[in-house]
Amino acid sequence: MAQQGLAGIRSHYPRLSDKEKKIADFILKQPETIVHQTISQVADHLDVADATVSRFCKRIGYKGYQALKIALAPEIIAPNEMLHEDITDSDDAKMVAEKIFQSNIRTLENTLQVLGENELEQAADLLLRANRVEFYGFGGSNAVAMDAYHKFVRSGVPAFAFPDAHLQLMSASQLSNKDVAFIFSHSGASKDAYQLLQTVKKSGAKTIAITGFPKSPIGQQVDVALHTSSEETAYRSEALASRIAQLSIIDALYVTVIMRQKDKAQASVEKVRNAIAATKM
Amino acid sequence: MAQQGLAGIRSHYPRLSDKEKKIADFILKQPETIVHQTISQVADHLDVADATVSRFCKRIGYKGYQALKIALAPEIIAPNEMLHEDITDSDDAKMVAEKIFQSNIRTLENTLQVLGENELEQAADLLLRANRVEFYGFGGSNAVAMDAYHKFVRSGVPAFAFPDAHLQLMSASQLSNKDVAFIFSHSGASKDAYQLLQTVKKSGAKTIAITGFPKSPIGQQVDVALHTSSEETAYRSEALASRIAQLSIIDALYVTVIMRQKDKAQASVEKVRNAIAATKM
DNA sequence: TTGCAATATGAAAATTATTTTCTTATTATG
DNA sequence: CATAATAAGAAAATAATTTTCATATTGCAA
Repeated sequence: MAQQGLAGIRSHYPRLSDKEKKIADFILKQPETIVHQTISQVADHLDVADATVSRFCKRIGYKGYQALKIALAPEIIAPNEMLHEDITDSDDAKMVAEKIFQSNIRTLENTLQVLGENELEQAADLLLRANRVEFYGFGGSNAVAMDAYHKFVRSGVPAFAFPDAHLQLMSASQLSNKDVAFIFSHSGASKDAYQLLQTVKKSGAKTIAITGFPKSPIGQQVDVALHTSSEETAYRSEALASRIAQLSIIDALYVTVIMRQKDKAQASVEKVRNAIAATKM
Repeated sequence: MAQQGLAGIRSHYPRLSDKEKKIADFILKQPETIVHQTISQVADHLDVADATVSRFCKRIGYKGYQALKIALAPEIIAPNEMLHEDITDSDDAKMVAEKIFQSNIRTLENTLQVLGENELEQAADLLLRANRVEFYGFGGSNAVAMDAYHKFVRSGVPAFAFPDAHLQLMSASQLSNKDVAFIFSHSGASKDAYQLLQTVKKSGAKTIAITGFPKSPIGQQVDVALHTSSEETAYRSEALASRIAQLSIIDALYVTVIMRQKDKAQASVEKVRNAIAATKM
């Protein structure tokens, strides 16, 4: 059974006709609208015949328009059970964990929605073409930068990160226009990170940032800005919550980079594996 | 708007007529069947008129039968037919990101399932009663330990972590039986981490670990072991994937600890906030 | 107990929605 | 250029849903 909701529409896409692609685009772009619309409303909106929409549904594997709507609903409407319950003092440790985990899942879902397709491609492209990639973060964001380094060092891309604020600044001043600086700053308003960004821009290196605030000083000045969306819960700030999203973005970029330079990365991953093998029992 | 799917039907139940209750019973008992049935099929099955079913839908707050079906679908069809699609070479960067994010969401769901309620309470208890808490991790796990430190330093619990492997070992040798050592090791088989654990145990300090392998040397020797469950995808190992889960467990413990010593932690969070305020623009 | 008003229900009618069929247009291939 | 295959729209056919009308049932007050 090859019916797969939105993913199914995407996988059929290359084989669709022009009109069918138009229908698919509409659904993929705004799935929440069609679920409550008649086939005639959809057809009118797209200037196609009702029959064309009906045939589209059959083409991608459903019995008809009704069956498509039912299949799409779960991807569009959040199940009611996942209520956003805040943490209360009477919660035991497992209940706290459940709520935190649910909140982190929502952070991932929301971040995936605001993540720009163009920005992702641009960032991957910059990383792939860089002579040197340096990851920077101040305060709590430094742990994310170090984590990014641990991943990218396996990719064959020459990657670096520094646990010390001073070292970060010094190294940034040595970059050239063939290099990429990757900055983590949730607020986009950290003085240290901003100052480092000015240093980097003087060197001519390209800049990428992951931030929760697109309109922030850093968010506006980098070449490519990737955005997170996280929520504040009782006892835990938004910045702490955004770690998960930042790390997931790095994961995605890391995998994209590895995939696109497969042979070179394979050799590099192998070298790292051999190098750390002796540290395991 | 008081429409709430199955829960909404339940909350209206006491006010329904006999026939309406019959319809509600059928839906509550077998919601998966009605979603793909016409109103006439349902009415015939229950020996009621089509009109009665239609009126029932309006009675509980929907525009009609179609709207009810759409609203119920998310509670019936696995919220994610969230196919476990592996990453392929033809994926663009956004598709890679979607698959990675979905994988991370599954990691959180799975980890929440295997997380032991007792172990969580024991870990929180140890952290709350500790004179000193030190977080340790080698290689990529060190970034997780540093992240944990950045969170716990706000809690009022005296917390420490070290970016240097050597410093970790030296500090571990100075612990006492009033202290807690918290170790991150995905495999539970890292030589460095195991050696450090032996040092810690000699000092009499209590030990907590987060590991993906409960039966590992480290997993079996610590006082409290918390487990992650993560999956391997193309181009990304299980260990890299487990970062998200480890961080979420730390989040949960951090919030639990803060919550249980509210006044003391509040003051501490405030102090940290003031201390870093000057680093923001 | 009876009468009346309110509510529930089914059947039929009306309306809406969807699917299929027929015809024409378009495209690709030899 | 001719032909076959495919795509698309309009109309017809079919299916599904909702509303209306008539009747039955229930509850309450006198």
